[in-house]
Order: sequence, then structure tokens, then C-alpha cells
Amino acid sequence: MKPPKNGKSKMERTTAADVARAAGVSISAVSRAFTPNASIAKQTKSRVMQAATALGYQPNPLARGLITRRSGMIALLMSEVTNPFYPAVLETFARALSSRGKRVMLFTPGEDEPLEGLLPQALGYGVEGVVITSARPTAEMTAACESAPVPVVLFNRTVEGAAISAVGCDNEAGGRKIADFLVESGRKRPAFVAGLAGASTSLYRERGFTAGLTAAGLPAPPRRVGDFTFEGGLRAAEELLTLKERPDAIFAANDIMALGVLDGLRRVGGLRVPEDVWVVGFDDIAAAAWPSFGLTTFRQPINRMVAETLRILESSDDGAPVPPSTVLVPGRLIERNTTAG
Amino acid sequence: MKPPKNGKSKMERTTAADVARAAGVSISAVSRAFTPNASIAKQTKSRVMQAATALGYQPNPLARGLITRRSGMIALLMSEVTNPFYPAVLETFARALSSRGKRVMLFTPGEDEPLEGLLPQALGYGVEGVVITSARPTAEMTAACESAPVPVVLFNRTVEGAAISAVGCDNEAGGRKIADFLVESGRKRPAFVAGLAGASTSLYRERGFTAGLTAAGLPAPPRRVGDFTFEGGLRAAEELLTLKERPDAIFAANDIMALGVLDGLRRVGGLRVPEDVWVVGFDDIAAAAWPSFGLTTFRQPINRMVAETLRILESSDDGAPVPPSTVLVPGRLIERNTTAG
DNA sequence: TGTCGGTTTGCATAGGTTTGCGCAAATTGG
DNA sequence: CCAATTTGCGCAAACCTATGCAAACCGACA
Repeated sequence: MKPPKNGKSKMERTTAADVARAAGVSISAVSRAFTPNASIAKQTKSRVMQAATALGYQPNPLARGLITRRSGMIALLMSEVTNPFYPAVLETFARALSSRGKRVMLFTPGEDEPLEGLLPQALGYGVEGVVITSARPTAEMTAACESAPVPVVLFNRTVEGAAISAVGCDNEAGGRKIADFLVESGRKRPAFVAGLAGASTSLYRERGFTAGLTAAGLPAPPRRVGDFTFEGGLRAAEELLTLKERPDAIFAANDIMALGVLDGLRRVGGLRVPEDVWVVGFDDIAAAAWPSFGLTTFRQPINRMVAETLRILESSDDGAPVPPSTVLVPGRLIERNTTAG
Repeated sequence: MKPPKNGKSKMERTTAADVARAAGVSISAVSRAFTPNASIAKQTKSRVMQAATALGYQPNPLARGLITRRSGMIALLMSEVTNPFYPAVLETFARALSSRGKRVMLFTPGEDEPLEGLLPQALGYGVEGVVITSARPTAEMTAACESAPVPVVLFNRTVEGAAISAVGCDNEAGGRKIADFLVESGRKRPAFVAGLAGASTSLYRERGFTAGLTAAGLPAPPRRVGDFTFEGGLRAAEELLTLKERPDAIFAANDIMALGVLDGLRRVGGLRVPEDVWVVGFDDIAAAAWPSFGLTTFRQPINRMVAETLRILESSDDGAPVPPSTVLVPGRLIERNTTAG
């Protein structure tokens, strides 16, 4: 329990050789003691462990990773963190991995370097898996993902026709669900605020939303682009208010935009929500539940999505490549005060 | 430019030996080509580089780190990510490091494991520096920090009397500044909402705040604890409203609590801000600027704080231990709509 | 041409661990 | 109690790069 007060300088780590000497065994015995289900006698193992804790030894992940190509690290490629949804994802990953003894290594593109270079770099670190989130892979990057020696999972995005595993919420079903909800509640002129052009999440949510509306005999909704940002949502709301037929409901492709829409309607447009206009978001970030907003939204089950991602990453722990799989986790509509269903 | 289509299986990395063979030089020449200001002729260096890019080679950080003890990684210990201030910090760090070719490794305690174990683990990975944020070091952890072989910096928190570098905002001056502002504007009964008990940030902000009030002849402010959370701020506001003398201004030790206070006053208490009560926060998170809130707050200059932190981390790049230094970066008051100064 | 100072290069070792292989010991069954 | 089998341990190679040291090289000057 005391800090290891051996004679060595504090600069040098205690190595497996030290433990071996202290325990009176060979270095390999020490290694085996730390390797799960290795061929070692209980007695020697306990003696090694005892010496190890006494000296404060733990295997050097670098040296281990050099051989096993298992560094105990998972790479997380993420480019934007302005949307609070992603910090929440990050934390969930970090905690889940931490309790398994693994660590998350964050790869964020600098100002100059594009996304392409990050994947090879991550692989160079010997990461055991790669999670790509909030970043749309380019064509060449897709190829790199497919031929990577470790599992790669796209989180919350998909690439059509690519042989890459993906985990996400069922965005299309979510959009559809929201459309159904609005239609059943008697809304006649719903509008849509899209995220960044080309983002698969926004695309699918819109697809389901539009499908639900047309199925009910309504026309395709007017749309504006909000770039997934608060300010974008605010601008989009302003623009939608200038339409001849003012929308009576606005579905924004994520919560942060929906909050911007809400503020735009109230502060700039002078409208009441939900009396004049309904607002629905997507994600269920923490701020959505704040009394000031009480945003009706479609909750993405972060915990389950992360769990599924880790399941895929670990499914090829033995090194055998696993065929890519796509997992769609169902979400659910959370009704709050921006709608009056 | 094309993906490296050499004969090797995609499983095996191209190593320095491959490049050496292709360029007709020794392995050491390859190593030197990638080492800044190493003794190597321009001509050989360019030949090596050419072969390297052709083969898609880049040095293995693990093997390099095993020798140099420089893995190109900075450890970030952070326990809570609910406060949006910290994701912003995280992103700033990640971007700044990325453009220097370094990576950030995130260490978050799992459910079971306490903070103590994280530092040795991080050191085991050969990180070049450790940044501790949103986590209060215990006594034994302080000792571990002091004897760490790499620089350790406390971000946004301090430990009295410990020989550890720290970077933060001048919290005491900030609290004082806010007190002065409220007093000059004629507020008579300011209150304070504290964060977690024992958090140095909350402590110093309160100290400066109280000092400013008493200097103006006002009594020490009534205080409640809000645990740094939105809900905590909301509860604190409710409690403060039950006081005989209702406060005419509330300073919360961080923005997220201030927003909770705001919502508590408006939604629960039915009060108007700033007509009935003023509210001031600390941090200047993104949501503070949203029209719904327009929160007056004390901005922490994240960019400068991160820059200073990296400066300290890099100041001992040559391995020589540097005496611990404490840097306090000045912030500034951002007046918005929750005050009417 | 010989020597000298300085630069460049290659050799060999280090860094800490995992793991296949051979051998000794322990265990089992008859 | 012995042979056959399993189990446990140590040796040494491998992983990939950085770096001290000595040799080789180069141009220049005497």
C-alpha cells in the first residue's frame, strides 16, 4: 500500500526483471502471471503478484504492444465536438473502456491535416480498434478502413455499399416516428432543418420524416440547412418564418439546431412554442431537458450504441477478421413542452 | 500518392528495414532521416524520404517510445465531462497537440477504479506529460505527481503547498471583479452558489467574491451548494428564494449552475431576470451566449490556458526537470442580459 | 601526396515484453 | 510402483527503433 520505496531512482520504471528477481522466478514467469489463462501454477502466480504489487510493477504497454500488436488502446477519430452529443459519447466510451482496462486515444485533425492521415497514424500506434465518429469518411479513407488490420466501426454514420461495420440509431425510423407523431396531432405544415450537406444522419432522418408526411398526404416539407449548429438553427428558423405559409411545426435534425430554432422563434420571431409552432429535435442532449427548453426530441440510446460498438470491436479479439455488420439501435420519442401531443 | 501496393500482406507494417533496403542504406540512416536535426547528409535523407513515402512508411511510435520514453502522447486525466467547459478544453488540447504531431490519451476512471491508479498507468504508457483536470488530487496522488518522471500540470485547479505546476484562471480576481461589478451597480444582497465542496476553483471564486463584498461594507453573502450541476443550481435558487431577505443578485461558481439558477428563478420562482434578480456565472460556455439565457459571466480564456499548459509541458523537453510554476491567466467579465449594469 | 578536422555512415546494443520450444517435474491411470 | 501424459518453468528469439562509438569518407591545406 505504501509508495514503492525501493532503492532505484524515481526515473527508472520497475521492470519485469526486478519482479522476477524479487519473486525468485524467471522473467517469463512474470509475464505469464500477467497473461490471462496462461500456463502457470497458482502458487507462483500469487508469489509474482505479491512481488509485483510490492514493487509497484505493471507491464509496460508499449513493449507489450510492440509484440502482441495489442496496445490496450482504442482510437477515436472525431472532428467536431461542438455538438454536446459527442462529448457524451466520448465519456461513455472512456468509462466503458476504462473498466475493461483499456484506454481511449483521441485523434482530432489539426488545422492543416485532413482526416485521411489520421487512420494510418492510429494504426501505427497499434490500437486494437478504431471508432470513427462525427467525421464523414472519404472514398480513399473507406478503402483504408476496409483493409485495416483491426476492426473499424463507424459510429452514428454509415457509408452505403462499403464493407465497414457501423453502429447507429435507426435514423430513418426516428424521422418517420416524428412525422407520424406530428401528423396524428394534427399538424399540417411541418418543416425540416437539415444538418451538414452529405451527413448520413441528417439524410436518413429527413428521408423518414418526408416519407411519413407524404404517406399522410402532406407535401414534402420545406427545408433549410442549419449545419448542425445552434446559430444555423436560429438562422433557419428566421428564414422559415418568411415563408408564405408559416410552418406549424419544425423538426431539426439534431437538438442543438432545434434549440437554435426555438430561440429564433421565441426571441426573434416573437412566437410562442408550442402554441404557435411545435419544435422537435433529435439526440436528447442534456440541455433538451432544461426547463427553459423542455425540448421534445428523439432520444438516441448512447449506452446501447456504445455497448454494441464495443461488442463489434471485441468480437475479433482473437485476430480473426469478422464480417462487417451494421447495427441499428432503436430510439424513442421523448415528449416535452415544445409539443402538445 | 497511390496506396502502397507492395507484395506484403496488409497485415504486416512496413518497417524501417524495408525502407533501408529500398533506399540502399542502413536502418540507422532511416532512423536519422526521421529524427530532426540528426547528423545525416541532405542527399541520403531525401533518398530515404522518397523510399519511405513510396512504401507508406512511418516510424512506429511504440518502438520509438520504448527507447526514447517519448511516445508522442499526452495524458489527460478527467473525471467528469458533464460540465460543457471540459469538452471544450479537451477539444482545444486535442487540436493544439494534433498540429504538433502529438496525441491525447484520455484517462477516465471507471466505476470501480479511483483516480489514484490512473497516474501510474498513464506513466506506464510513456506519455510525455500529464494534464490533470476536473479531478481533485488526493494527498498520495500529490506525492506521485511530484515524483513523476514527466511534467504534470494541474489544469484549472491548484493544491496548496504542493510542488506541482498549475495553470488556471485567476479565480480569486474573477470573484472579486464580479463582486465589484455588482456593488458598483447598486446590488445590495448578493448570494453565492458554490460548486463541489473542496473544489479549489469554487473556493477561490468565493473568496474573491466575499472579499469584494465585505470591502464594500456588505455582509458575507448567503451561500448554497450546487455541486457544479444544472440541477444543483436550480435547487440552490429555490432555496435562496425562501430566505427572509431575498437576494437581488446570485453569483454561481460556474455557468452550468448559473443556468440552473436562471431557470429556477424564472420557471419555479416566477421572477424576472434581471429586473428582479441578477445572475452571474463563471466560464463562458457556449450556452451562456444563447439568446434564451444571455448569461453575464466571467470568461475563462481556454486557448491561453491550454497554450500555457503546453508551454510548461514542453519546457522540459530535453528531460531536465523544471521547477514547478503556477500560471494564472486573467479572464474578463462578459456582460449580457442577466445583469443590467 | 599526406595529414587533419569535420561530417556522415554503419554496427551493435539497448529498451521491456511475449512466446515457441525443450526439458524437468508433477500428475494420472493401470 | 512404473509408464504415459500433462503441466510448469527457463532460455532465447522476436518486435522495431534510437543512439554511442568507431570507422569511413570528404575536402582542404601544407
